[in-house]
Amino acid sequence: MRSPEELTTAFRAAGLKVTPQRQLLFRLMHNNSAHPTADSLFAIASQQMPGISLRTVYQTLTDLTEMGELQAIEVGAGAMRFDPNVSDHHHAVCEVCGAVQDVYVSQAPELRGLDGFAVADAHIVYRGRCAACSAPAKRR
Amino acid sequence: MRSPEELTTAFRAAGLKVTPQRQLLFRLMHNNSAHPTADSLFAIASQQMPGISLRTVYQTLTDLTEMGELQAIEVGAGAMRFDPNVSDHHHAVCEVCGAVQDVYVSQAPELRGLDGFAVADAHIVYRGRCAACSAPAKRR
DNA sequence: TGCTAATTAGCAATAGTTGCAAATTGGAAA
DNA sequence: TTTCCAATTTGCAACTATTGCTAATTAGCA
Repeated sequence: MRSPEELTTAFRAAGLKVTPQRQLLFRLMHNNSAHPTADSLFAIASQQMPGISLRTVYQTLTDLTEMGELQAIEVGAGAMRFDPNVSDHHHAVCEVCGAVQDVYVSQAPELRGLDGFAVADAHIVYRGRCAACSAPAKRR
Repeated sequence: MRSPEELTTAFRAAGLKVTPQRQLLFRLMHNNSAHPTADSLFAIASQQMPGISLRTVYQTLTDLTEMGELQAIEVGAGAMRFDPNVSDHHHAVCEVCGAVQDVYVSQAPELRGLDGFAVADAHIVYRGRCAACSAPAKRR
């Protein structure tokens, strides 16, 4: 996803308005590697802008996704996650703490059973235990 | 997933009852490669057993999944799909008609970014256009 | 045949998300 | 700088997929 400044320009150029709500969300998502859900982002946004509506958060995330600035990912654990990293990558979901991290996959594997199916996109979800949750219990 | 007969034996052995509802669902899921949702299966089951409840369909699918007889898959298109094929495979989802088909992937690719993450399971969802939907429009 | 734990059906409740309409506002044009 | 209108925000209702709860029913062992 581009910087808040670039997005401001891009939105205006597209005839879209740059509201304070959108600016806040641009900032909150920029370089955000937490893969937040709409709801968790709403919680954070609410601290900085009390009164912002969850509906607006959904709306803006959807807009950004349609513009290709965000990737919406479904990790099979409830809510949709939003990722400002739109490069070609995949995700690992910790079954203990729910954290999501980016995974880069090199060579594409060989497929059987496609049978005429034209693949446009592939997304891999790895499930397991993240480093923190695998570590021996420490001070908490 | 095992045959309806084997499941009948297995259920009784586990102290579970074999009801007409369950027998019907055993039959409907056996060798079913349509990857149905709970709801679509409910629609089919209802024709053969009017009055069967959607709740029972969910319950039985969940039970079978927990017993390892079915695989529950999330293809990011609304509802959960159920698959009696529990071998190690992946799925291709047609973005036109929504059909889901099995895909077998050979060698596991090389991963970067795992960073201590212990992978327990990987599932790939391919999106694209199935053979039927790629074909030139024919008689319909 | 009787008994009892397992199951079913039906409905309420939940989570996540979207549709809708009224009120508000960004920002181009005058 | 002011005006104006389409874009946006809010708040709430509605919706989809799924699960929780409970009374009534039933499979299947004794």
